[in-house]
Amino acid sequence: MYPNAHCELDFTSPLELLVATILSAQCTDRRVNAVTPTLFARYPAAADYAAADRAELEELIRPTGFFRAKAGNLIGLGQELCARFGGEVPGRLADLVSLPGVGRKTANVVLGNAFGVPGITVDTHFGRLARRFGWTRASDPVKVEHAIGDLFPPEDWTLLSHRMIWHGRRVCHARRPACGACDLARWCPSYGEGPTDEAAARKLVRNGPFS
DNA sequence: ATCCCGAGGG
DNA sequence: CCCTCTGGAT
Repeated sequence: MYPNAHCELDFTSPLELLVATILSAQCTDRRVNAVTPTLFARYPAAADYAAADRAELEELIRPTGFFRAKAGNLIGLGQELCARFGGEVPGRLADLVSLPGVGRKTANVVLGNAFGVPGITVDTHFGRLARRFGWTRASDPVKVEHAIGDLFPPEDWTLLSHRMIWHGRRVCHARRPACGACDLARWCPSYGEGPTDEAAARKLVRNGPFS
């Protein structure tokens, strides 16, 4: 299932992916991709964000929501990248997380999709599905990440993240999950009166299309 | 726990 | 009109 699941943000470099991912918070990828062509042309390098006019930057990213906070983060991001990393995007989790507007989820997206480092991207979708599948009961994203790390080998992490997110977006919605159209329903502990035990969760790992 | 914030769907 | 959308910082 979802053999070609991939990052749906448009980007051609680690910096572009990092910026796009920051903008994608509480916002659809479609709206991010609508503003990034102009944004990337206007600010090709980290130094360009560092020197950006605040009002102009805010106007460019306005449709993505939270535009004041995001603009401030992007300017701070450019400044930090220039001051501490020679204008380049670092490829280590601890460095990425130290940047303005970059949390663990965003850092893992960049690691997995721009640096080829296995990363489990626990966003709102991944966390919700992991709990519905019985893979964990934790709500803390870091605990979810560790639980999934024990269930799947590192080489599966990045693709698994994309598949979980695709499935969450298209079928296993937060409010009204489309269980009737879900290929995983027969294995899902949360479907109908189905089993809610741990064995059912393990079957989803072994036999489910996510394995 | 709360705020940031616009856009589209039910 | 209410809800949600690939979060992060305070």
